[in-house]
Amino acid sequence: MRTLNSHNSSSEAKRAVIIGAALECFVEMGFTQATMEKIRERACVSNGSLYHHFGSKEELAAAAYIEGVKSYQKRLGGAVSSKVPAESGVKALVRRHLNWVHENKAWAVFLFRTRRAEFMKAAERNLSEENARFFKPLSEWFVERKEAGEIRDLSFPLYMALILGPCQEYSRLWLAGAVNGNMSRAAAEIGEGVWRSVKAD
Amino acid sequence: MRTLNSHNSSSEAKRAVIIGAALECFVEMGFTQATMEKIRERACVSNGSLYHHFGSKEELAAAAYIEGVKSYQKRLGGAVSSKVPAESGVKALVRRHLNWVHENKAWAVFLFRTRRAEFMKAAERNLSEENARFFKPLSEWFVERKEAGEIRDLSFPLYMALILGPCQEYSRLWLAGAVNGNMSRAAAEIGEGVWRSVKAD
Amino acid sequence: MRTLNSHNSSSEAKRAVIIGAALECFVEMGFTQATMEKIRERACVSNGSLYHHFGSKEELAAAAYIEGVKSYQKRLGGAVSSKVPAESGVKALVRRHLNWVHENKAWAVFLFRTRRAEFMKAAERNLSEENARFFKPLSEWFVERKEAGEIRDLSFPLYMALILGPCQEYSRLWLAGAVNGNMSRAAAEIGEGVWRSVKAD
Amino acid sequence: MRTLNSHNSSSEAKRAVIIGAALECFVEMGFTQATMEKIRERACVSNGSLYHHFGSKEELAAAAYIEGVKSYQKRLGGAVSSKVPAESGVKALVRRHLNWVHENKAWAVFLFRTRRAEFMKAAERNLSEENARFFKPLSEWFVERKEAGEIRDLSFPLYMALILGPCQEYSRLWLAGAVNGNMSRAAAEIGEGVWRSVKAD
DNA sequence: GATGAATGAGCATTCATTCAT
DNA sequence: CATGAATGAATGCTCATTCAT
Repeated sequence: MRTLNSHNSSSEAKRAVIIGAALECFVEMGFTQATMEKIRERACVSNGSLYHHFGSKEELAAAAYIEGVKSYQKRLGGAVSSKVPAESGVKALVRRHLNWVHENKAWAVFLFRTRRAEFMKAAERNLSEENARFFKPLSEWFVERKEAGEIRDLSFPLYMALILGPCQEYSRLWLAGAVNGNMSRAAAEIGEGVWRSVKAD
Repeated sequence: MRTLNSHNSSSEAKRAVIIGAALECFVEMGFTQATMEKIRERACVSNGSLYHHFGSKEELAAAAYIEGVKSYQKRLGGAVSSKVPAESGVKALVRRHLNWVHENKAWAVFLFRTRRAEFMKAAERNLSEENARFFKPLSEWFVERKEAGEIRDLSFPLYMALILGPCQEYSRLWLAGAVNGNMSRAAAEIGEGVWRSVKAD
Repeated sequence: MRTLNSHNSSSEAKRAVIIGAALECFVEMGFTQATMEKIRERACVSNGSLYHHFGSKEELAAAAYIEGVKSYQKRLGGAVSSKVPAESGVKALVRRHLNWVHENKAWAVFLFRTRRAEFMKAAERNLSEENARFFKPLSEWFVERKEAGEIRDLSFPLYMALILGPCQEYSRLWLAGAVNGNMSRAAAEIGEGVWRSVKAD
Repeated sequence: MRTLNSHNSSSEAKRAVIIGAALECFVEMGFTQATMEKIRERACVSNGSLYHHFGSKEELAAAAYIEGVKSYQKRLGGAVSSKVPAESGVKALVRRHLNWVHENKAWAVFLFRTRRAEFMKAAERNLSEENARFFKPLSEWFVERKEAGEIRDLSFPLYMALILGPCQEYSRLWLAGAVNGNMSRAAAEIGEGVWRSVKAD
């Protein structure tokens, strides 16, 4: 099987290398400053090869973005499932968000800095699917917890704002180098605060 | 008097027109997509005149950014002062943040999307001053409230994350057109949640 | 007046220089082989200036084409007018066509080689107007001569084919260096032949 | 036999398919706009296979061109031979030219639009031979008819211009969609006109 | 013979900025 | 202060062609 796929694997591998180089460039200098030439050089591929794999700079950025989103959503998605009680679920969301940011600094910078960027058109369809896959169970879980009387009765965007908002803001400050404290400690504090903000009276 | 000022006024007016045009362009297409030509055209000034008022694109963006930051910080700064008790202060911060976003959609999009952007070097000095003027009293107020036993004992970044994080996230969703609900209602809900997350046990 | 226009004149002059350089390049190496760089160099203008005057390569080619068409049609248009009898008119058309080709070798090569080329979209509107201005009186003159019983009763395209076809074909051979004879001699022979082919029995 | 030839046949067939695809592309978008990729796609062959059969784009274009020229010249060549009297010969040339164009629209567009194009170097040798084979008997036939006193005493290029010029021009107009009339009717009119233009007094 | 990834030179075009008038 | 022509470096992208499998 490995042999059968060897052709694809090498192609996939190259794609991965290119996406990695692109991510680095995007993070270091932003989408527009990151030229295809710089990416090409860092990925150690020829110009033609680069364009053979990704038809345009936008397509490349979109591919990178989607990979990042998948990784993030996979991590967070694991936090909630039917049987998880509200408090553990909410705190897990916070912990997982901050852990993921901690372990994927580059992706985090790229994703949070570039929400809805120019190149998004190229990702649109794939992204919508990913988002649907992510938000649906999350939204359902909130409904369940609310009906179980564990959390206040709020709209979905408000849950998102109250729970992920603090994570986002803290991550932003941490990524900007504006906070020193250790992150799991912060995760605990934020988790506690967030839980208080949404738990039922 | 009119005669004496006429020169300056017209110059100031032109600067304002240009900044307005620039803001529109930055919001509509982002910093790099917004070319000096497009800004020039929308502002109805000649190329030479544009460069007479703002030496570079970065300088122009920085001027726009700083104006926005001043407006935002002025609004929020008004929420806290020595004598304001924690609950009213925290809820005021939330209310004022959301109100400001509601009333300054374009500025909000520009500021939140472009934190620490390429052109920031050009704003650095002015921005630091503004930030200092904003964060110092805010930080001191938190210390006071903490010492008064009204709020939990947390670091400044955590207060920011827990209080402004939800505002940011909700604003982001609202600006992206992802929420429908009316904003003062949301302000109340978020204010309540945020207050629960930071108030002392 | 000269002083008032001086600004425009210099701009017009530069446009003319660029069009001249472009024409040379297009003739020497064809539309696609002729790079903007080569044109730029031959015209002794900077890249930016070139694009300041002509927004694209197509636009430049279209401008050149239209100038050529105008010149050609102006020459031929002078051959016919209400009072001109058929024989002189037809022979004048032939003579003028061949003379124009003789005197405007480069334009001729460019025009005849590039009928309906890629860049024509950029010229479309202007060209249609020019053509209308040219063909209408010509067509009317044929009708008159036919009604005067001087020429055979044929459709307009057939007049064009029988009269200008031989001119075109001879010009093509001459421009390709495939004929040696002197041109006014050929004009006489072709004029005579063409006249016989359309005159009334 | 089938087995023995199968290899060659399939190879020949593939060449033909490729030439067909190339012709379509050249006609639709011109030589330079037609990329090997587009041709490859339309011919449903792989890139490597395409280059296996035709070493370069020029070679491919030349092959297509020559095939077209052969077809055209074969048709016209049949019109004249020693014993054919002038009038029938001349009218046959006209008729055959227009019929061929009518039946080979794509080839006609390609051939007439691309006379002496960039890629011709690649065809040079073959083309010269073809041309010689075509023009020699034609030229000799004109000499014969002239000596028989049937046609005016003109140089070969003038015969070509007077006889084929109108055909070319009419074809050009027809291919451009600028004439509606039916073609065999036009052939008769043009044949008659052309005959009058060259027949002896 | 077939396949498709790889190559890299080349090109049109953009755009911030300068400068003469 | 205003104007708009001039500048030229920089960039994304194309495409004919090669080559390993």
